[in-house]
Amino acid sequence: MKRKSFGNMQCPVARSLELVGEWWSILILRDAMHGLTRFDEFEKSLEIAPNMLTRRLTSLVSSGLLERKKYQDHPPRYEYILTKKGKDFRPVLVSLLAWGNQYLAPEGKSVLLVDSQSETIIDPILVDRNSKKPLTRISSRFVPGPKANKETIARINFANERKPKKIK
Amino acid sequence: MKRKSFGNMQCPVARSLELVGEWWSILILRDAMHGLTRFDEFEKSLEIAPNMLTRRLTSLVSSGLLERKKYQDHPPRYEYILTKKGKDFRPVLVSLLAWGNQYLAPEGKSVLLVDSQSETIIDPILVDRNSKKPLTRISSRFVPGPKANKETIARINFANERKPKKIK
DNA sequence: CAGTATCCTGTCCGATACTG
DNA sequence: CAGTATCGGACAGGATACTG
Repeated sequence: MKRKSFGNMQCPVARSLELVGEWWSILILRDAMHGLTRFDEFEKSLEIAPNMLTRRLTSLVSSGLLERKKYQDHPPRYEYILTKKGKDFRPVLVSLLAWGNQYLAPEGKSVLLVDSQSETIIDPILVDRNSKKPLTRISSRFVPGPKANKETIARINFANERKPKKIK
Repeated sequence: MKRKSFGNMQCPVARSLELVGEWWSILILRDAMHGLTRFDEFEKSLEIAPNMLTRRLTSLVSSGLLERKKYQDHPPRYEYILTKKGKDFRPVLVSLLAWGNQYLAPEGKSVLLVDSQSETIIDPILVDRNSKKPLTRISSRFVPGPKANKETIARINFANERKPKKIK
């Protein structure tokens, strides 16, 4: 009976977790971002049991994050390619990376991001696409969207000191 | 024997997942970002069983993402406050939110981010803090950091078409 | 209100063996 | 090489009862 609904499943965060909430899923995506495509590449990189790998790959394919493509006919061989949906998951991984580097790498960093042109280290932050203003907890806040139900509205308005506004 | 090491635990992404890899942990953090602090607030908002809530809160406290503070003496009452480490997790949630809004909300968005001053909707993207250049898969890439071990290097260099460079 | 204490179930995950 | 099949354990998560 596990994980049937998780409360208010309207929340996009909860829905995202529905697809990638398992450990291996995220790590597989990470490796896919790094360019891995084939079963044994994932298997070696992750040291994951093959049955688990099959299950996670299958679930990622059916969630539309990976695509299974035949790259050879005899014998039939498949590779797992990131879809656009999968590629667009990158900011989540980058944010997770940045956070991990900041708080969970006391001995020094093992993975970094660099700018491909200048070869300088990148320090990733979130900004608004249009205004380019950095997103902080002061400058930005969550609000109920047009399709928010009352549970969502209730939860979010807590943060905003009870200004029950919907954004159209 | 579950989840003891997960392969190469050097990876900051894997380490992050070690702390927040469970469903409820992320959703609790989401609610904490919204301003919830007390046991029953989380309980109602998430519709989570109280024992699970206790377990997840305890684990988040021991991971240093939440702090348990007494806010009343008789009877003793505690609230759960985001630490800096916890607050700094926000970009991950925002990225997850943005991705979920883009791909998992066909009927319309239920949660949005707005700029507190202009009240306009924010479209969050990742940029480099210094250059302000947006991070794409073309403009940026992962590289092994100074403390990368050989597994990490091997995995990452796959993406970079085998240019084995460490960034000092 | 803010949890703790039990008990139960599902499944994530691991280990191993096997196949075309 | 690229998986499938089978088995078992640990634990996330659920339901319910109870306490100061």
